[in-house]
Amino acid sequence: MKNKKNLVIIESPAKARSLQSYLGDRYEIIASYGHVRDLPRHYIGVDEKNNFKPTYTILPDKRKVVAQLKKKASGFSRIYLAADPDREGEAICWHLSQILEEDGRVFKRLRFNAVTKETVLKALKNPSVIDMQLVDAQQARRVMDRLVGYKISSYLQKIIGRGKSAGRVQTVVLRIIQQREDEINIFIPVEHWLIEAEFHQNNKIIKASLFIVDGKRVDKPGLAPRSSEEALTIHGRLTDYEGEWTLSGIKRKIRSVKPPPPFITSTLQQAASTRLSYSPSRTMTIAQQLYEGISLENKERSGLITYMRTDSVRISPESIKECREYISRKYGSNTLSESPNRYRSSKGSQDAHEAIRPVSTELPPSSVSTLLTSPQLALYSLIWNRFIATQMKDAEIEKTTYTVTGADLEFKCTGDRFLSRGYSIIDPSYIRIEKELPLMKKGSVIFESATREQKFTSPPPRFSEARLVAEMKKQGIGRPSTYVSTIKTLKNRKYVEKEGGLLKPTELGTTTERLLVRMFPHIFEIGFTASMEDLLDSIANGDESYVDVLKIMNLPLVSSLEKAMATVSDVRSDLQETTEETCPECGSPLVVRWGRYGKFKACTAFPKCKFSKPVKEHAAAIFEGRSCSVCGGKLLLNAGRYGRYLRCEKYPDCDHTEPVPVGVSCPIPDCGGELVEKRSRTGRIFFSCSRYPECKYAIWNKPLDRICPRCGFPILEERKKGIFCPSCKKRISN
DNA sequence: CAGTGAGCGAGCTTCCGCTTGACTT
Repeated sequence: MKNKKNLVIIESPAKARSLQSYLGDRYEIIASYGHVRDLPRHYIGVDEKNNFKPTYTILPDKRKVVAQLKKKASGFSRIYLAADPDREGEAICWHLSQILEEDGRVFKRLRFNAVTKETVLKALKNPSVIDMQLVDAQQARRVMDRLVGYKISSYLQKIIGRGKSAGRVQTVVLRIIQQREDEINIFIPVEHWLIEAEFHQNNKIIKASLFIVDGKRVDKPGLAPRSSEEALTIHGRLTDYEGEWTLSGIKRKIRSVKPPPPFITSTLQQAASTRLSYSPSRTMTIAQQLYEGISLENKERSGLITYMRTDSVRISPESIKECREYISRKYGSNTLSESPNRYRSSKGSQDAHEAIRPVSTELPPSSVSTLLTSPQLALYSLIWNRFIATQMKDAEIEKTTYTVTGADLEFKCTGDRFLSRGYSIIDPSYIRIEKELPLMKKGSVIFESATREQKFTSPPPRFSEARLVAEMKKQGIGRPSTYVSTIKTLKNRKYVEKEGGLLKPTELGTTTERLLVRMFPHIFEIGFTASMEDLLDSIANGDESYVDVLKIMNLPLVSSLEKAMATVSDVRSDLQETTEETCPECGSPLVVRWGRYGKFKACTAFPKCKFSKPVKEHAAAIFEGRSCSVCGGKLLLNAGRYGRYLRCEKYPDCDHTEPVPVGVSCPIPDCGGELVEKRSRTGRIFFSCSRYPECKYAIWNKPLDRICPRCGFPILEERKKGIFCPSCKKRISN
């Protein structure tokens, strides 16, 4: 048994399964589940005075894995390390070799950036060694993140409070969100007027928009008429015009549209967000399930997609070939792109994995539809279509522009027409085109009517989570495996919150961002990561050493930290919000402090005096026409976590609460209950009987205080249906 | 479609990047 087999260690258990199927019984494959060793959590673990020597400990939740690795490794004098072929993967291999080091044992490095039988066997034929330069680049990255993260976080905690954090990635992302918020706040809407006119020729009508007035272009907000008067003048000019209108120009232009590249983590998250309304986090969970695979009818387990945390658009040559064969079979070879479309990864991509694509064209979505949940199927179809489209022909679109002139004005209208649908036959929503124009000839046209419409320019929108991830990718900040967790951290720290599905900074977030950018301008520059990456590359290619690079990068940190620490008490008092109030218990002044749940007022004599109270008084309104059923006191309307509710004014002496009544009795005959306001788990308000659970009557729409003339049911108002009766479905005219 | 909720809080935790399950924020 011993030494007969070869031992291979790989990061992911799903990849371990694939490898096992390629390599057979002679190989034992075991997964490390990512990193197994890291800097200690409770202290900084870097000796700055001793060449930035790091201290490593086994990650607490990997103790079991490590114990298992050690057990499995015993008896093997040669171990293959097959973590991902990138910086982090190299470091994982090195850490593994450190943990498993033994007399006479050798470690061989396997590198393959697509898990196919061919690539794996090829890697096994040419085993390599651990690249210590690459490992050092990773260590420098890790150590710098630790120094920045822990030192600046503890500075921040001296000023803002417990648990707050800063870091190379999270703070820059916070900054991006804040910058957008600043743009929105300083935005001044510009009024402009859109003037459109309809013209016809031989019963064909076009709607054209004003383009040139007296030789000047007016087709942009900054150039268009700015006031109602101005618009009215022009409008009058064209309605009063009695001369000839001419279709003076017809321009046709053909453009071809290439299929988009296959998905990477950020683009998948974005597409799933816009097309399926999935959050990036949900997308990743579902993608993980597709990656781990499903059991097919023949009981074989098969992964459906390649690895979902990737920043590379590369597709393996075999897969391109398979895809093209599939397209020829299914859609005909005339739909194939002339030559195979190969995609190259953007700069800064680690390229350890391929793009996100279906593992095999043998498993189209239709063939697995019964084995997948509907979100799984939806996401798989999205990935499938995008991949198939990459090897199809470009779409060809002809854009037509008509120019209509008269009264020293020029109007233009445009329309599109598909010459060839190309890859968009896979999914028509890939390309949105303008409506096709009716066929017209140069020459006279007849003015029909004109409209003028007031418009305002709008500020750029806040970021959705998926849009923010796209921005992080664009700026090279964060990695595919951390996009989701970075945003989660910002939410956990209460730096940002969601409003209508979009991210906005909280007051605390704004304060923190301003402070950090002021005190650590170089570290939290958007380009800091990019220059760090350059330095890390120079370690990887041997031009620089680990120590020298850390010395360079540590310099701005040390100097700004020194300045920051010297001003802690000043900054604290600057940021300290004072109040006019004094403590009712000891007479000391009260100040505003930040706590776990936001602001509160606290006594300055803390910790001697522990008095505190909320910033906002509970200025609840009295709910008229009803009193507490327990003590007879008045009822106050409150906003709680689960929506509005009523609470007795005598709280805390009387702790009676009840839901808010609508003022309509329950329509169920002889029930005797009344309808009250409730809120579902998803936060949506609905209305149900107060006698729940005995009476289960519930409706989504607010009942009106009116009864159906036909059946006596309370009637509802719905946005689309108008006023109607839910019982007999009778529509009631106002 | 759902039976709850004002209560606390501040001076030792925090970073980024790899991986999946174990969990009751």
